[in-house]
Amino acid sequence: MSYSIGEAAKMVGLTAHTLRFYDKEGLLPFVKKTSSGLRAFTESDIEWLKIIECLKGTGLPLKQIKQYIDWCMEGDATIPQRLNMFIEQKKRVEEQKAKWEKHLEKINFKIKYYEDAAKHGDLNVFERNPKLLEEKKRLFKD
Amino acid sequence: MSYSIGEAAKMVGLTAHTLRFYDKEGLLPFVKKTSSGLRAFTESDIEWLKIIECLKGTGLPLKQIKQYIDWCMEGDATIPQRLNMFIEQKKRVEEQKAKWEKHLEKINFKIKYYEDAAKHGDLNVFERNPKLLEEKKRLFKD
DNA sequence: TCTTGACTTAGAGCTAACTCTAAAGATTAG
DNA sequence: CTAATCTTTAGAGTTAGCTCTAAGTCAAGA
Repeated sequence: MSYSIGEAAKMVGLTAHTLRFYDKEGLLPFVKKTSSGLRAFTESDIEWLKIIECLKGTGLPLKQIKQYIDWCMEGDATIPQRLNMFIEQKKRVEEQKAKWEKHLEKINFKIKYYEDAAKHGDLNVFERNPKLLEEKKRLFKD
Repeated sequence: MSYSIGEAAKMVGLTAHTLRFYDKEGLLPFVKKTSSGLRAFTESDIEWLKIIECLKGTGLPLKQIKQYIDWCMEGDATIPQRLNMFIEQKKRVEEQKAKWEKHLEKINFKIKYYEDAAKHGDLNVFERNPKLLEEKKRLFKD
């Protein structure tokens, strides 16, 4: 059993346009075509799409995703490169998560700030709540 | 005391080009100029840049960052909008974090997979370790 | 004063990742 | 068999966010 490009697109939350674009960019060398030229996505292809989505969703550029796919097509000799790639990606994701943690603190501060401002209808927040000023200094000092 | 565009850029990890681009896009209406036309960034301006970085770094498009800056310039009447904006952004960051968590599980799976493959020099991982196949099914089922 | 380097503007160019169009061929429901 | 709805290709267009250039102005050290 296989899926048309439209069905495959729906399954992974992309458009058929995007899948064709990925194919053109060389990201889908594994997708075969029917005798009449239509792309036929197998279950295994859908899994490929999911791992592509995983890498793209964690910020890896399409070019590097293509590099990974190319390695996969080359065979067992590239196993170390592929392993290394996922280790690097894990590192990047964890760094990014740490960054977001810091950003989130600033956002939480702003929420507290504007909640007080909204309650009183003005921005004299630090006069009412000097501790918040301390928090601001701590968060924005760098 | 104030900073030139180059100094300000260095302080927030951007280039002077980028700061000029932001200014052109209306993100820095608060930055004043000297009598001879040079931008002079104050400590407070640097803080603005940091909050812009925070919003950009959590994926808010420049257009919406500009919207926020515009609200700030309009005065106290827009406090509710600004509060709401940060609440929404917090929500987005937390959703994104959850997504990354899921992606990270897949990446960790791939690391385990390729570690075994690298150790044995081939991809017969699931024959050696059927439990990993179960994990794969769980992670990629959707 | 001269030189060096940073700054100014307007505007062109670039990259990533789509997004869409047109014209033609394939598939499917009735 | 036909009409509607896919799918195909090549290629143009779009958007966000820079990134760079040119030609000129300004500032600071020897």
